[in-house]
Amino acid sequence: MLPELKIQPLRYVVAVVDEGGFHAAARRLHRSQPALSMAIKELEQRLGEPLFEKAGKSRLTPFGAYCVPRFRELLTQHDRLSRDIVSRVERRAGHVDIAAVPSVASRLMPALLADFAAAHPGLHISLHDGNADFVRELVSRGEVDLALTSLWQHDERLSFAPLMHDAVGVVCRDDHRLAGRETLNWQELQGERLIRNGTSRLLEGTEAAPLLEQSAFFISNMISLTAMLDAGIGVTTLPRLAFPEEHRHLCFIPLSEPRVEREIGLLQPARRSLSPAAQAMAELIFERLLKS
Amino acid sequence: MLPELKIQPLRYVVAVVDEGGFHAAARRLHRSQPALSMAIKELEQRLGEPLFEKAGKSRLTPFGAYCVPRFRELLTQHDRLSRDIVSRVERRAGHVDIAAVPSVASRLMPALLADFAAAHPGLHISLHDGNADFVRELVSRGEVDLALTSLWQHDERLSFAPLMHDAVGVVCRDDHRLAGRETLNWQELQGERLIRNGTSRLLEGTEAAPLLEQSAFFISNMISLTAMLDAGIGVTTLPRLAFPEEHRHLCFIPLSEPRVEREIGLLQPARRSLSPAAQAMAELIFERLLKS
DNA sequence: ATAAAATGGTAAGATAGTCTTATCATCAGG
DNA sequence: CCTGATGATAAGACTATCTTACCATTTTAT
Repeated sequence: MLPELKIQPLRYVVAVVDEGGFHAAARRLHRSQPALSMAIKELEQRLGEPLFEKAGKSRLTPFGAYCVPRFRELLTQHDRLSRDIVSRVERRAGHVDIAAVPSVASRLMPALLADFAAAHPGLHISLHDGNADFVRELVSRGEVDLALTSLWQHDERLSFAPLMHDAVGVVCRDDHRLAGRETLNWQELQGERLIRNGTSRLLEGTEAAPLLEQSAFFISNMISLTAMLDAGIGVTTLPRLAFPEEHRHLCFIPLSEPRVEREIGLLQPARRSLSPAAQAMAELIFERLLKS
Repeated sequence: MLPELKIQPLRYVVAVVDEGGFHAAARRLHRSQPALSMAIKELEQRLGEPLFEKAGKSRLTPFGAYCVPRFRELLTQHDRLSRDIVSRVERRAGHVDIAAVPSVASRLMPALLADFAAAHPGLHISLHDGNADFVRELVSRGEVDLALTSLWQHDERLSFAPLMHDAVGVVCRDDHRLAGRETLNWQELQGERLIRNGTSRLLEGTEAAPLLEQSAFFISNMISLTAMLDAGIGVTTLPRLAFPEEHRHLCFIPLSEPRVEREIGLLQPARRSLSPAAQAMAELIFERLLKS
């Protein structure tokens, strides 16, 4: 029905007009002159109307004069599209949505994002944080390209690449009787007032599980939790990364018996590939965090 | 440098997305399924990034999801251009600038324009009129595609196609002594007060040239001229077409000795082709006026 | 559970498109 | 008149694109 215009012959026509001749245009396009002659002739009979006068040298017909500006327009749009796509592929443009649990978001992401921004100045990043369940939701709903989190249950539709282990320990005030200990056995905590938090379920299914029974409080908010600890109301367990190192009066003692760890890794939708920008982020994450 | 995107593979990609599969798309495009597979694979490695997930059936990658709307956009623009150009070639759009001497403009053009408008409802027409010299100028300056006029001197840069002969005759009031005569010999006009007008130079170089000597008036404006004739101030010579047939008191007597004619024809720039719309007009003009 | 049908990918060969080299006809300027 | 431009043409090499035939995998239906 309507003729299919190929990009290249349009480029030839425009080049002939700009350079003022077939020879000059051919030189600029690194083609032979007959290549242009033939391609343009083919285009002309596809359109059913000549673009150049047969007499005179490469002067446009009125019809050609009508067409050339439109050809230019289409070429411009083509080139813009081509450039846009290439810049995506080359990671000079695009954006990444990434999610992380709060501990990772505050302890690991700042350095990662700084490195990423330096390596890919054109890429935009959005960082979402929330607890592990929320993060998992973001990933499985596709609202996020990637996540740094720990995975609770295996999900066929998500793929998880472990990156590091994060040991759980006891957190207490620095004047607590246990403060200063190198390691702790879970039994030494019996009788302590344990404040549970979002990460406490890491103890489930371990020898230390009975501790959860003796706990009267559950606090999900980190600020509230540290305030409680600061006030000496009790102790809690936290993975190392989640421990607020900068807090003046709190200390962290790793649990040695049993050793409890969470596994931090990169979570992404399985059987779906990443955008080039997200791929760049994933590569950076592996490069920085997989050394352990 | 930047990759050349061919239109067709983009169309394939969009069709696969729209039809939800390679087979369905191939069916719609009247191609075999491997044709799409290969073309799209080629496009993907030209871009350096897959558009479709290799697993799963024809699901887009995030990169593909980025590209497809832009592909659609370019295809839309391509198709619009293609349609525009075809409608020009097929004379469903465009415009013609045409010039004519006043006699032609008023006597021939109305019917021509009506026929043209009926045959090509999409084409716009501008009609310019003026004396033969002005019309020639419009054509040679390219301000007009075509002209219906008579040509005084040959010009290498203009091409003139004769269409009809327009006999010169004497115009006088219907109570004039010569009124009612079938033909006239120039000598019968001796002693008459001759009013010259823009067409009087047709007599130059003919036997009747001496008449020009006995003429005291020159009037270029047709309205003024007819008013003078109407007032019985004198007689004039005019080509038949320029004679105001509708005037109640004027009559036209052809000159038979000598026969003097002007040649009306189609004037256009030589060695320049016409726009499709102008070509359509030229064709109509030949069809309607070349019968004589 | 197994057979049937549909998915897309791959290979080989035919066809069509596009390029290059070599050559030609025409025209402008010295 | 000749030289050096112009663009057009012809023949052949090369490349792109399509089709047929086939494969592996997944989905659907029995």
